Amino acid sequence: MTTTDKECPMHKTALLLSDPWTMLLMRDLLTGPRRFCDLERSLVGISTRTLTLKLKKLEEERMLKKSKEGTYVITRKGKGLAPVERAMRRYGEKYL
Amino acid sequence: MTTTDKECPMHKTALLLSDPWTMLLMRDLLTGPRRFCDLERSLVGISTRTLTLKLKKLEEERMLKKSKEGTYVITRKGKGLAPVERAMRRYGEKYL
DNA sequence: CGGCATCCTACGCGATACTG
DNA sequence: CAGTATCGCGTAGGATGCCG
Repeated sequence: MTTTDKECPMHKTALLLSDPWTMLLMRDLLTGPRRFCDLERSLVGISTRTLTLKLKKLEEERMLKKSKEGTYVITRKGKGLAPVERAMRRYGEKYL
Repeated sequence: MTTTDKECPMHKTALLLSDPWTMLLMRDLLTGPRRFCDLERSLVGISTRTLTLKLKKLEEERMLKKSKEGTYVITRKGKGLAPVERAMRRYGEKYL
């Protein structure tokens, strides 16, 4: 029997990634630090408002942090998403 | 340089999973066929409306199909999500 | 049981304009 | 460059009621 309550690890991860931008943003940061304008350019179509909000939320969740130089850097917790990123990319390549 | 256009596999997968319910629903079906009311019970909090819409959308995308007996069965394309499901679950267990 | 139809609200997000 | 502020809209999704 599966669970969907808030304690379920799948549920929590699903909530974390339940918007189109978060994973795309984290994917970018997995390749290295980025400035605001870098992200704005690679995340084609995102508004400054949304980018600001996502960065703030992910910073609060300690998935990333802002460096002294003003770039956004992924944390250990954020790096943990690498296997998810890989699995999603492979799925897309194979089935979509 | 990363891409965010519609041809990017990551982008397509991210869009597919960009709501809280889809992955939870697919996770359930990965363990076996389910009836409407089974899903309704395990996906705590989902409305019949949303469940109906998600099922319809995922059926159109051929992630699942409805069997003669009325149960929902995952397709090969849907089964391909298993590695993503595993990665997400492990991430939740480890970091969330 | 397995839905479909309606209604209504919340909010995610883009567009735009402005500031340090 | 790196945001913040405001507005306005589309739509995802819950609540409810009805039906074969």
